[in-house]
Amino acid sequence: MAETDEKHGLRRTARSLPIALLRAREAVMGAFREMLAQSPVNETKWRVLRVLDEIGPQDQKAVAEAACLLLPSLTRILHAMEAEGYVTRETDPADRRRSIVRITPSGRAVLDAHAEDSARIARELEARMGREKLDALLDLLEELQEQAGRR
Amino acid sequence: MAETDEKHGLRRTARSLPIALLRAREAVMGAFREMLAQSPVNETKWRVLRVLDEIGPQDQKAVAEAACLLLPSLTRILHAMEAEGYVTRETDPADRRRSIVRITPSGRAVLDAHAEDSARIARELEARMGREKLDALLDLLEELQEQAGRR
DNA sequence: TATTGTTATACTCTATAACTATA
DNA sequence: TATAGTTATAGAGTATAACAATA
Repeated sequence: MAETDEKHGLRRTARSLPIALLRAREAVMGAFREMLAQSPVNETKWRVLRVLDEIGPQDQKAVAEAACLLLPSLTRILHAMEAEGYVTRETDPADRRRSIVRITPSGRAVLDAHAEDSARIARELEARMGREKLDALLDLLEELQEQAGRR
Repeated sequence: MAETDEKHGLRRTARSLPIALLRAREAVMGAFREMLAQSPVNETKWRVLRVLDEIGPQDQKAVAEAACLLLPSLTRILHAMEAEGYVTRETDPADRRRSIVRITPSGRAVLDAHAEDSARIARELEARMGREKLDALLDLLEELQEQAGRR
């Protein structure tokens, strides 16, 4: 058994997806945290801004899913981000239960302000790993998310 | 620019490593959380047990790093796990600042009790993604961790 | 002086349930 | 009845600093 040890048939932790994904993320986040320390938003708010910028105005359920957050967490965060001027919210006229969230120019400015840092971090990693491997990794992560997500 | 949009040169969120790694992990954790709900330990304690089982008795700094935890968090968790009987701690006679943590038979039993579930989850994912892709992904994650980690 | 681990503190997110408003 | 979002609450981890013991 190539991927298991003899004790219980468990994989090496480096071959355990939950642990491998966590370790990889922690390693990558080092550089990002330095960048975010220079910005007015934390990691979670950054993710919300990135998602809103990408998918456009959306109801909160969609934002929560894309940003990997629970709705109660998102509610709290959006209240803060609305007060900070980074997002607006308005009731969906077509379904008044829904609240549509939108990034503001000020929110976009936060992303803009760190676009170069962000690109530099990506370039540095590319210089170490190679573009092909990074692309392959991102492809596999997308596929994993899709395959593991629908169960 | 193939990997960037026109607004700020930021990558699509699916091509952002921090976000892609988080989404992939959340998707994978679904099945693991069901398994852990049947066990007496939470996700973090499971990780600590897995690490201790793999690397053997180690000081807390090494455990913290392998389990992606801060030392203050580990201190609290180990106190609980010691009280629950899953680990023991003893001062390192060679360097009395260090405290060596060891998994107990009872801790190993927790791992044993879910080895089959764990294997089944891995098999299901393998059936969807294919063994080769999963192996390639794990290889890339290990390399990413190494390359991004030393900066 | 530097390192290992502990304690304390403030903050943030998770997880769940109960609730409101709308469909 | 079901869904979107809010509120409340308990629990757990993050992050940092100050501290004790040991090297």
